[in-house]
Amino acid sequence: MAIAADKHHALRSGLPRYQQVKALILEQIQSGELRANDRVPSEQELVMHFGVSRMTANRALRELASDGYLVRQAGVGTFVADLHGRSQIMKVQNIADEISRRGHIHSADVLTLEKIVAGHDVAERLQLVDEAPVFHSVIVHRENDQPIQIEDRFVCPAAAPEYLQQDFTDTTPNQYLCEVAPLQTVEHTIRAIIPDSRSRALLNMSREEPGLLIRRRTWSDGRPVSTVDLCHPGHRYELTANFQSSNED
Amino acid sequence: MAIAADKHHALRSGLPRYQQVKALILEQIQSGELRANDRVPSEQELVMHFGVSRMTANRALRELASDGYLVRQAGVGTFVADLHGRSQIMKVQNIADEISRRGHIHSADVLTLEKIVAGHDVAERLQLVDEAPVFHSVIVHRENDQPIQIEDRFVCPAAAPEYLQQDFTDTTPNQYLCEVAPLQTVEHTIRAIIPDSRSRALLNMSREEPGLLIRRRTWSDGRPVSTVDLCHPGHRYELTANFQSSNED
DNA sequence: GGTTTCCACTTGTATATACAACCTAAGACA
DNA sequence: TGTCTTAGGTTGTATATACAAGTGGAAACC
Repeated sequence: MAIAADKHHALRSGLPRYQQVKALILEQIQSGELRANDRVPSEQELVMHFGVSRMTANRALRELASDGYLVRQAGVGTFVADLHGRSQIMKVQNIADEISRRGHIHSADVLTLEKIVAGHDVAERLQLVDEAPVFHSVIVHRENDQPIQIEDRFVCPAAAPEYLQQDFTDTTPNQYLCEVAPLQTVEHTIRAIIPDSRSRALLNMSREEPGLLIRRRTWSDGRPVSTVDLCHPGHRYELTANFQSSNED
Repeated sequence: MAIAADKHHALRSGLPRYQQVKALILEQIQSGELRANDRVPSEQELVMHFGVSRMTANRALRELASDGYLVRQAGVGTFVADLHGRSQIMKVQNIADEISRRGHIHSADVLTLEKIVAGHDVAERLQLVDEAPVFHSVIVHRENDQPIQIEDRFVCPAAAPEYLQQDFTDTTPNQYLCEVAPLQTVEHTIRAIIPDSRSRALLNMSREEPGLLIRRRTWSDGRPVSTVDLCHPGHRYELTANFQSSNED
């Protein structure tokens, strides 16, 4: 084997190497070091730089392109994609911001803040093994003293070790998690449900009123950080999502 | 090279082989030959069957999994993902496409197709004057003969003059409108509701089941084209939205 | 100068090989 | 019977290698 020319950034973590390469490039994009239409190192350069094989470098770049971060052109090179006009579906992720944007007053009660072992369902959502320890919080958010959301959240301890020490009447878990684990990917699932009696009581809902449940999962560095069920009274809450159509399809 | 044991499905087209393998598997899913949770041939079996290398088979399966069609588990195998009742709000806007992508059969009944005068509410949503003429259609969409959506739509006549002459059991209004008025902007509003008794009957819903209502407005050339209420049974339908956060905000 | 040819670099694909990690089931053993 | 070990199949990753195809510029040629 030839002696590697340049291994300043030798890869060490336990993660697969192609993922480490992906993460490093993504970091440069998200930090602004690499900007739209900038050229990204070629596969061969990554081979030299990180001491990986070309196939590994190829996989990293190919997947980043498939995720929409990069644009590749045979014979030319790889470039940072211009994410201009990317659909900002559900831009609002912080209930406190949303409420204050409407000129109302946000308040919150922390009902639960604990460490528990993950059940099968939660473990799967966070890609942990069954019965792994997770942090769990239940918070009721109010808008002008009227309850508007129950936030039932599970957090992967590795991503936010200090989670249990926070005061969530002051900053929301969302705010805190965004600080400690810059989020990369968000998945939303929206359902209409019949709330159980406890939720109904907490939200001051009548027996007939349906609930709008948003289940959100967030990732950072390719690892799940948190999964949360946001339960809203159907009559007092709605979701809007605007976006421009790009050229797909 | 060893003689291939079984090349009945030898790959011939000019497309890359991994894409041909992907296409063949996808076809089996969408035709219903492979159903949710069915086992998909292992990489080794694909190697035998198609005479490709394991890396090529791996790439085909890996990409299909990354697209959400398959679920893979090390040590166990590869299985068809259960996409039942899932909608990807950003990409898919056509219920017929969405259903066929799940390998199911779409059918539709046109309950109403008429010209009426716009009430105040509809006129406002389409930015027309009160009592302006508008086209109105009500269509029930079914997935494998089970009703899954009531589409209650109002169309601005200027944008689609031939709307009333279309056969919407064949092509959906969405398809037709996309052809005649390339859409620029889409706005979604999502609510949980209690369906009225007619909707409940049409969707085969029980008295307790909530409904998920998506109200969509589309614009073309800066003018509203259409507004539609899509009503779904809460127990059989959910919405998912995935996106990457870029570096804004 | 203008044209063509050719070379270097890039991405895209395909293969053979190797090892690790994971899961299941059959068999060995107590 | 119950528990442990083992073997075989599965996916996940990593590498070295090879060739094809696209691009752009440099060099050769007219």
